[in-house]
Amino acid sequence: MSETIGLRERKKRDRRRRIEDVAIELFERQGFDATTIDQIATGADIAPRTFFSYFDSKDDVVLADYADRLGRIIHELDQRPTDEPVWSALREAFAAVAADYATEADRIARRFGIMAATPSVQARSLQLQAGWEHTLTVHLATRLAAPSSDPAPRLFAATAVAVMRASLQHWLTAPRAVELPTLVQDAFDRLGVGLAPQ
Amino acid sequence: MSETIGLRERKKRDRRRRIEDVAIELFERQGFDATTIDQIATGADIAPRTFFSYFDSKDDVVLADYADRLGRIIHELDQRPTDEPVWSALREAFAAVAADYATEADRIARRFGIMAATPSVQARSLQLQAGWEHTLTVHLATRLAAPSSDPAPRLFAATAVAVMRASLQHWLTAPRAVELPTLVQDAFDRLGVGLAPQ
DNA sequence: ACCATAACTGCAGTCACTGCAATTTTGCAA
DNA sequence: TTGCAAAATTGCAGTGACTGCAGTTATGGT
Repeated sequence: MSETIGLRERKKRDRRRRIEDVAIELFERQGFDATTIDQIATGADIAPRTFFSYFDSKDDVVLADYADRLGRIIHELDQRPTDEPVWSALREAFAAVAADYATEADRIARRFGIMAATPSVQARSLQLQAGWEHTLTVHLATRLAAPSSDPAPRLFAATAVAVMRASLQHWLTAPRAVELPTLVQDAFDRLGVGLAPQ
Repeated sequence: MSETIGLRERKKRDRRRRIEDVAIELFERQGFDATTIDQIATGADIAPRTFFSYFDSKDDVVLADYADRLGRIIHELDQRPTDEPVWSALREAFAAVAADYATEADRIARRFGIMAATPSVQARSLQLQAGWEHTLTVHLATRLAAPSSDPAPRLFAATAVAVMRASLQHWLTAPRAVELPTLVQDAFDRLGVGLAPQ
């Protein structure tokens, strides 16, 4: 009973993954723009129309897990004691996500490669990160009990996301000598040294 | 001779502005998505096909001046003495741009309103800012004489752009009691206090 | 007035994405 | 097993951004 996820659920999830795999494969082989929805549909053995009941857009296939990442950040943030300085809490929350990334380095690298080569996907990625930023801002405003006139929550949220993105980029681009979580933590330290406790 | 800009040039510039004005007007009145290229073309008295020789996309009409902004940032940065700490130089460069924004508050606010209401424009905006970030990164790497293994240039560039964006957003959203340049400078100070001189 | 060049335009085509209505599949209950 | 309501899949017709190309028009210096 309780362990039965439901056939429907499972089938849908499998199909989603199938579409994703086929699409990523095609994107890498022939380029994102040169790949049509029809091709993906054919490869995944579905009708073209059905594609859009699994993904909102072609872009979103590449960025399928962004929502989960945000969930993880918020979750990690909630784990941190409320009397911990914000910057420190953010540092650890993002370090945790960085650790996630590190375990799926290959998967990440493939998506990143497509993203780097495709302006529209890059744009969509940044937009989703802006979504993170907004959610984070609201979350921090509550945590800091800050009035809406206080720019601090927005500033911390924007900076944290930027630090994460820059670190990830560096990690994927440069010969990666340092571990990603370390890179992220160092970056947070470098910017946050002088910050007031709250 | 030297003062003659050329009729061709002037005419092209006027027309560009005309298209821009018509488009923004329509976007505000009926929404971005509900406005078609045909409508803009009709309003600006050009053929629909011609629109695309002035702007690469519908999105770009709203963000027409992003290239200039970047130019300004780089220019201001070059003005700063080379022995000035990077963070301080960035602070002043972005404060200068902030001052520009402040003098065109109305124009900025209109574009921002359209952007906030239109995901695709927001995405494009972020993408252009990522372009700033990249140019800035290269610039800072030179200035700091940093090896490509050093994450610092990327980190500073990403953070600076994020700070600017967060400040602008705050300024436009909250009842603006504080001047934008001040807001920007304070934000830079808040993050940079502990940074090493170079 | 002439001409090389740049700008404009029309046309046909591609493709992502959408709403709608019909059809099929699924899981549960009788 | 069978029936049925809900959910998923599909086909179809349409919209609209954007592109390449080829023909036409306007421009500015000679």
